[in-house]
Amino acid sequence: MRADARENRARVLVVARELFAERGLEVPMAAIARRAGVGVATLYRRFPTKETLVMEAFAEQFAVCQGVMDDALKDPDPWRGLRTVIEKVCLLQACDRGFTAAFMASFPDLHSEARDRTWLGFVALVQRAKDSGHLRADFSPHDLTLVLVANGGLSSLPAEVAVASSRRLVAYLLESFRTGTDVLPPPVPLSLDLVLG
Amino acid sequence: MRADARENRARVLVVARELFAERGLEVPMAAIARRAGVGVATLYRRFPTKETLVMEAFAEQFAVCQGVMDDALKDPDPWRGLRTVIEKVCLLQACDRGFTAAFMASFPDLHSEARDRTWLGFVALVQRAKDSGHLRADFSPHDLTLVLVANGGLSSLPAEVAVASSRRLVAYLLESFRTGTDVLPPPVPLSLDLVLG
DNA sequence: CCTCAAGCGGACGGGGGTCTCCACTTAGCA
DNA sequence: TGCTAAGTGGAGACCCCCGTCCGCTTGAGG
Repeated sequence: MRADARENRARVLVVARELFAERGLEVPMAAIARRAGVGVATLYRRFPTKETLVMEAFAEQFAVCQGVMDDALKDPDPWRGLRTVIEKVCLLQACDRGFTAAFMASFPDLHSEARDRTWLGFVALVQRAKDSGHLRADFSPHDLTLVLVANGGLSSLPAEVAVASSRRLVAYLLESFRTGTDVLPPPVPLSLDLVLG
Repeated sequence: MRADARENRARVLVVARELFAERGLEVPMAAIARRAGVGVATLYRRFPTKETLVMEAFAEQFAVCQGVMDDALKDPDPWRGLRTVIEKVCLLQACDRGFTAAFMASFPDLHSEARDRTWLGFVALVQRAKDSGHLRADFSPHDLTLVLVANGGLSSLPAEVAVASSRRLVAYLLESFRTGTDVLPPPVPLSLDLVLG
């Protein structure tokens, strides 16, 4: 690949990340091209479809996500691990308007084996947190999805407000997860696949 | 107005409510017209813009909303009033995919005097609930908006799942509102106007 | 039954989105 | 420096949306 082409490709990715974070995935390809100082054709030569660009742009954050989960699984204090997963992923969602949408969209594509492994890990983490006595007994692993979808709703807010709101929402929820004593409505087997209809 | 015209108008409204509830406001006008068995022109003659149709279709639910708030303000038990407001409005949101969007969109248009009066009433309700000892002291009236926006995120789910999820989310949150003892991140002055940018 | 205004629906204009085609430019090597 | 393949950008094909125009249809009063 020629040097100028490589440079253009990199600039497109940077700009795409910026715009997706600011305005969400519905930002037009033409806007990305313009801000990157290239033509649309250049953009489409490097990324055959918009979806390709989105996935490439968010690959890094998906990896961060995976890392957060892995760290949590290794944490000797399962409650702290659980708390941290929720806090960090929700913060990612709140900071980046496109992240939630990209995450949902990519979900069916993610290699299902890795997905299942992560999920089973999380289920185990939940069980350990319950055994440790810090997590309410009627917490369901599906509540993670519930939190993610609800927190995703905040991404329609302006960035700073979204972050502050998310922090407060998560704090409320974690407190409920920890100290719960009342009877809750039953958990919902809430897979992210459902979001797509 | 001729009899057939009146009938068509009514059928359009019914169909519009159905489709908005199922698929959200982004359902095309042509789809509504088709399902109502009329042409687009007919639809536009009765409702000059899509926004008009949306407002007309949701007018009833807005009235319900206002009624819920009024009832809550009259409830002698302020904590029950507060709980009920949150539960009922969140249920409305979860049942109807278009409701949240219509509510947000209509917000700037609603006669601001009525809006402010309702808001001040809610602030008073919050204070009374705190005084009664059932609501945590650091609850902010802005947290109502936080709950609405977060719960609105669930409307991307299929209807039945959304309702069950919303119920559980609200239960978690209400429990936190009631029994709170920990220090929360500061409340965010979160007006619905912010959603629009 | 006849009339005609009210009502109707499909074709169309305008705008904005994704993605393609093609004539021109330029990096990089001999 | 000259050649060439890789790279480029803008015009435009195609699609979907909102909203309008206009010739045809029909309800309902005399």
